[in-house]
Amino acid sequence: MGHRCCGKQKVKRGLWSPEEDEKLRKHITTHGHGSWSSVPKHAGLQRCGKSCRLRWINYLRPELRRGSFTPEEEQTIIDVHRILGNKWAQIAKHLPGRTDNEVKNFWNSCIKKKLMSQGLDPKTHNLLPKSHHQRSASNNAASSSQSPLLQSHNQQQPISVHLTEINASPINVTLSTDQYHDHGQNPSNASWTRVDDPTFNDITRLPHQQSTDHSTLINNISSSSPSSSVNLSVFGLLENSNIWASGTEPFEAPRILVGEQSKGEEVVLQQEKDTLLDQMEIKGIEDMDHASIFESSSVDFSFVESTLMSCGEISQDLNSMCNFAWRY
DNA sequence: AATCGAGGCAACCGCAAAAAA
DNA sequence: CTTTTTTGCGGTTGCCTCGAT
Repeated sequence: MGHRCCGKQKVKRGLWSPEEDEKLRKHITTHGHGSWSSVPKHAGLQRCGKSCRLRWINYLRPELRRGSFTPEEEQTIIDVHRILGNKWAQIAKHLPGRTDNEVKNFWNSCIKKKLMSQGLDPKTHNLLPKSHHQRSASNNAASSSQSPLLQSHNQQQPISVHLTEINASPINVTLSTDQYHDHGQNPSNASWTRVDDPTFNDITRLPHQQSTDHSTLINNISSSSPSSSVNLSVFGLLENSNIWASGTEPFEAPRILVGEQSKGEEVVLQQEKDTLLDQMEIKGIEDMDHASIFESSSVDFSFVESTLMSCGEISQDLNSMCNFAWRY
């Protein structure tokens, strides 16, 4: 039977034998892989090129680190996943010697369950609806090992966090959540902005500065044409999160870009910005009293909060995260 | 000792992006 | 510029192991 990916007859499938491993290892260490599609022929393997590539990347590469994940690695995965979502390859780049497949498997078999048992949605890292986490909280009543995220939610501690993206143009996001008015719900006085970015024009004030004017912030975002230079990538922190104002449906925020951006990513980012702007228009946000949106606490910033929770942990544990530096 | 089910992990599949022709 | 090929990724599947019954 032919193989779907390469159409070749008589390719072997399933687990690799030690002999096959040895052939592949020998071939690649002496000749390199070149074009993967030609590797099986040159290495004398009855496998498809794709299978060879996968075997090399996930198992034979000499720099691979085997064995179970350390608590530090686990924390790194959780923290980066909170920002990037299911970008396993990106996450794996922060864990030297680990593969995307390994990270994905570890997430699906272990971390996911752990988060859920702590009342957290593994997709968004937000608290699950009360019915969920009350149930799981009672399940864990005897457990003292609450996640930093859940602890932060429960303790309602004020947060002030800076995030700097090093490789790309510097970003400095400041969050200040001075008051919480609703347990586990919305921080009522959350505000944010982006600094150190010349394209950010009028909204580069730090939120805790006296002159901060939320209406200026929202006004700049909503009134900018898609082609303007206002940089909305700060919203990228909120991947897979939803933003909503009272009376409106949630809409999806665009993604953060980590490290160097390719042109393709820039296009995607621009599209996401456009979409965001469109959605704000569709929902009539530009016609609302922008200041009142913020002052009435009707904007849910819990997504920001959850995204950047437990940054104390991050600053300790993300030594391998070359793209980020976290600080208080 | 045999069976069953859950969990972990390696490998496969399909798709999309990137590169080459 | 278009088409084809290659590469890379994320989701999913299926096999193997191990513990419980």
